[in-house]
Amino acid sequence: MTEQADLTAPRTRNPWGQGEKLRTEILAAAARLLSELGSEEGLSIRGVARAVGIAPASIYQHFEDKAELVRGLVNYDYELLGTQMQAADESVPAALPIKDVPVARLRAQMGAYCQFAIDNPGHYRLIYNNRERGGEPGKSPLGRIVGQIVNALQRCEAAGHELRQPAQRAAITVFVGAHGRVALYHAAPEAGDGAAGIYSFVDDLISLVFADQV
Amino acid sequence: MTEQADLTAPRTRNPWGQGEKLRTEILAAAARLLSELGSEEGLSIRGVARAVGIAPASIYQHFEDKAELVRGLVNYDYELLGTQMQAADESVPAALPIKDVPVARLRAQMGAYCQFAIDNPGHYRLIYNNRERGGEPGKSPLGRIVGQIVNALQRCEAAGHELRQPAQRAAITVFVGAHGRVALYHAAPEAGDGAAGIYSFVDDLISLVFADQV
DNA sequence: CTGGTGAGTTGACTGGGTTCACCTAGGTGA
DNA sequence: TCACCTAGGTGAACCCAGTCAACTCACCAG
Repeated sequence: MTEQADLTAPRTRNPWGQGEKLRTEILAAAARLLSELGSEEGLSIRGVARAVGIAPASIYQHFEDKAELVRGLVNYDYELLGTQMQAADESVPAALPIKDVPVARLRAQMGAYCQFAIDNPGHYRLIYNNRERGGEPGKSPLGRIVGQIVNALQRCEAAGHELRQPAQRAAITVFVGAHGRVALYHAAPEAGDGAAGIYSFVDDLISLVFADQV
Repeated sequence: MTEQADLTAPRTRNPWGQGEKLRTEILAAAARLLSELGSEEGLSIRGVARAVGIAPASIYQHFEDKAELVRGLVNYDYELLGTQMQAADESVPAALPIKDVPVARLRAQMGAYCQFAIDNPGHYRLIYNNRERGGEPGKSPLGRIVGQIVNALQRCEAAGHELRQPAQRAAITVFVGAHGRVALYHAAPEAGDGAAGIYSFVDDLISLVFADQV
């Protein structure tokens, strides 16, 4: 099922000045393979090259080594995750009682987070197994995800919902709980209500960080 | 620094009937290498064989393939983790007010959990990346860890501490929060107070699942 | 001392990461 | 126009890893 280049017409080379296109193609193919394989192991330079229809060595024009290719994937996935969370946040209708809107937005963001993790186990595990060393805290892609949650929580506070922990701390609680629950699901999918259990767990967790009933 | 067999005296072969000794040696060497490397990647059959001082193929007398060697390591580590948590539980002095003892035991167990994760990052990541498929829920090594937490929580309830969630659910909350926090630490060690932050986070989390102040 | 068996080795095969010399076709300066 | 340059690749090789079949070597029973 993996896209195989037609061997009779090896591949039309990209026109001048558009060599960067191949970088995107490589990343896309790697992402697809990762989804198919479900885990990083088995994801090979040669496999990606086969899928794109190029020679393995060509990948080194765009990536220092395999690790950098993987880093590229990680960034791509973080981007995607952040975007999906943002989109979920914005898709919440403003028709609710004004005080409930920010909480609904928070739940929507975390729901999107869980859905990403459930739909893309390979990608999800990848981004958590590849810790970027260095870089100031808060600026890492992971830091930005947490930042989105902090913002969502602060909007809840501004709307009059009291938190049982400071927003920063509560965000970590929620994020870390969600991540842990997802990891547990990936480790033992049959335990604890399966995928549906994740959503209700995270909903409960969100309730837990608020002092009032939400 | 890796133990290299003296090449002039290749290795005295195990006496009859004691071939199983080598299995243990292999596991021990693999565990040591994993600690040194800090991650599963780079852990190779050939590397383990070099460390033990045997031929790579000899490993196949004791393990089907590399995956089974890794599974052996995972079980070994789960065993160790469970034991350390149990030991921490039992080391809590009974001199405290009787009502506080079970909560202190719970905190001790979770403290041991965190310490294991901090001291053995490679091992910790290993056991969470190698989901055992199949096997009824609750019987998996991971299920046993959660079971220990459930027990600890039920002892707290029996001592008169009210929970905000049912014990089973609260255990998942605590476990999953701890795991998530540790994963966050491994992903970005500099963020959020470093290792010390893990302990305080988990302590807070434990407080959070109790209705009364503990 | 002869055959059997446990314990481990040798050598080869496949496949992955990486490098380096090389090729090739679309632009470019004179 | 035409030699040349260079972006965008390719091919073949190297080394290391996982794995397997065939082999060796020591001990033991009878």
